[in-house]
Amino acid sequence: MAVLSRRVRPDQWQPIGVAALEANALNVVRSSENRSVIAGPGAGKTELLAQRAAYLLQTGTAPRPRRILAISFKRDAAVNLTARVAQRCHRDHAGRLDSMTFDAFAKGLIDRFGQALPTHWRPTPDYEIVFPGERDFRDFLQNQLGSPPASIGTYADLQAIAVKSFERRHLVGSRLPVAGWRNPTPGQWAADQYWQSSLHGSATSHLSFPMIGRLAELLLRVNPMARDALRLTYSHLFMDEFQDTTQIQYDLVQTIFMGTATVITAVGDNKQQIMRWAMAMDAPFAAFEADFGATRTPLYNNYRSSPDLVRIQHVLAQALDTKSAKPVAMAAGSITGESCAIWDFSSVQAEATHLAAFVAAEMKSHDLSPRDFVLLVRQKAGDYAAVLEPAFAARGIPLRNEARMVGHVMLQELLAEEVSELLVAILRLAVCQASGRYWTLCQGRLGILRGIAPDDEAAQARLASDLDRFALDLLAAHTSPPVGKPNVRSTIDGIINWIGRDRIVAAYPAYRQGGWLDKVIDAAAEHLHISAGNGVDWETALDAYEGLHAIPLMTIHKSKGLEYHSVIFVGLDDGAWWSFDKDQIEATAGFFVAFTRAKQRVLFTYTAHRGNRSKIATLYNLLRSAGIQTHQIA
DNA sequence: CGTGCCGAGTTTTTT
DNA sequence: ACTCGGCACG
Repeated sequence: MAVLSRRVRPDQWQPIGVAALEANALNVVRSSENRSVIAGPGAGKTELLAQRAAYLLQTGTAPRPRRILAISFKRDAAVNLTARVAQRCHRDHAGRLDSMTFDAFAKGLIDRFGQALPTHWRPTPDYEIVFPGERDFRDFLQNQLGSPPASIGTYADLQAIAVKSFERRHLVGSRLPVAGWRNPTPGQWAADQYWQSSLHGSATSHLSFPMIGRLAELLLRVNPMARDALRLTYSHLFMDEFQDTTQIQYDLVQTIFMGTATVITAVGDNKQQIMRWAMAMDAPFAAFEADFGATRTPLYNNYRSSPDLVRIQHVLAQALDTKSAKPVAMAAGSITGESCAIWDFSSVQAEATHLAAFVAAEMKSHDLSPRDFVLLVRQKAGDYAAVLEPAFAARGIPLRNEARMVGHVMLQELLAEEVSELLVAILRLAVCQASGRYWTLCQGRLGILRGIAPDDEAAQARLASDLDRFALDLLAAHTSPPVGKPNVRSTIDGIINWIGRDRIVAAYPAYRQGGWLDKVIDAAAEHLHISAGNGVDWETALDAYEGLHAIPLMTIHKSKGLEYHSVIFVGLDDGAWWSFDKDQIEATAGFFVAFTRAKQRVLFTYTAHRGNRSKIATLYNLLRSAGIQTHQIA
């Protein structure tokens, strides 16, 4: 792959590392105006942003020293974009892309400029983050609020505020007034009481991320210097998964960039909007197009799914959006026989047994791995795992419930944590035969932790020999995984001490607060202890730790953005979809997300034991109209 | 200490 | 739609 540091002329720039981009995608890549890119599943939205970053950086359209800001929702999306750009661009170019989550962006602004907020809204410099679950709006509204002044309302008015929507409607529902609310409603008065107790109620302020987002918006509204600095720094802004943008995020972007020369690219898919219940805006694309004069640009290609699945996807898509354009299938089909079916079972036991046998047989006959499959459920993954896990284990296939709690950490989170990744990499390096790629990973991460510049060859060489010696000692001390929890724990502690706890805390802000680092280390030890059960060797234990040979089980929400050869959706019944009537559009969007994770095959399972199929008849009718058959299996 | 009633949660990310 | 926890009773 061409990795150039010299400048390329715009008319000579070519997409990197892909055969071709569709015409509209290429238009967006080279665009000098605001665009809202609406593109279905598998259209290559992240790839489009990576190519556009490469174009802007390599052609000097984003001229040095100006930068590109890319805002994502999830950490893995932010990291993924950075990695793709680093792959395509020289370090000097790639370094001018700031890809981060929205929360990291807002927190960064408060950390840098927060002390310039008016005193009424100013947090202490050492404010702490409050997570959902760590606060109790019910208790606040019912017990901690006194009576409001008579001019504002009565005690009864306060009790009439709905606890469930207090945060969304009152606390962070609108832009914060610089000088406090004038003639506040009871809701605004209660919100201000909450704000003031969060900001000034104790020696350190306690803020949630939505509150930090609101403070960041206020900060830039009242502080033109900081706002202009951002406008000057960023010539281009990318926003990923734009269909899930909240009002808080939109207001911040509007305050900073509306009416400026910064060129904005927003990508997303209305049909995959499944976060509306969590404060996502109703119609973010329409607002963006109206406020920023953005041009809507659809993408048509689908690079993920087989032609037959793309055909069925289009039937579902039309139920969500009658104007939805027919996608062009770019990937080949590889399945002989049905690519989609509904399987009826007489019991959950029969279902579990048959699915396990089916996956085992498919793996064997078509050379697939457990990771080519996914078991998707609507909710309560643990309940399904309890029945499915033994059945799959009987076929020698471990099941990995991504939402399982390991100590105080969710498995999926643990595996994405820097400390966990580093521990695994160091162990692999020490105990595995072919450990080349772990060398690179360890050297890179440890270099950053020790503050060694990539081009400081002497220091890098010292680090390499340090690492080599530590790895040899580690293997000498532990030829096989330690047995018993205390031993696992002391091995892990030994590695952490060698890396340097202080260095870890200094490098990753998330570990600075609330004992999170200890929770992660505890969970890592616990998980390694379980993974190393039955006296297995190191490689087996580390493979189990990472779930390399396990079939993943997760909710639809967790599967967003992922893809698998075969999707098995367990539980197409009224029970799992109890909330279908509450928001049919959102529920159908969830159904669409589940379906579109598949590259080659989607299976739906049903047992009468879990519920009937009258409430979700719409979904069954959609599948029937796409020609999908129901089979009685066992 | 069993029973039954009421209410809340179920789908989630983020340093 | 379902389950679970908390609480008031007997």
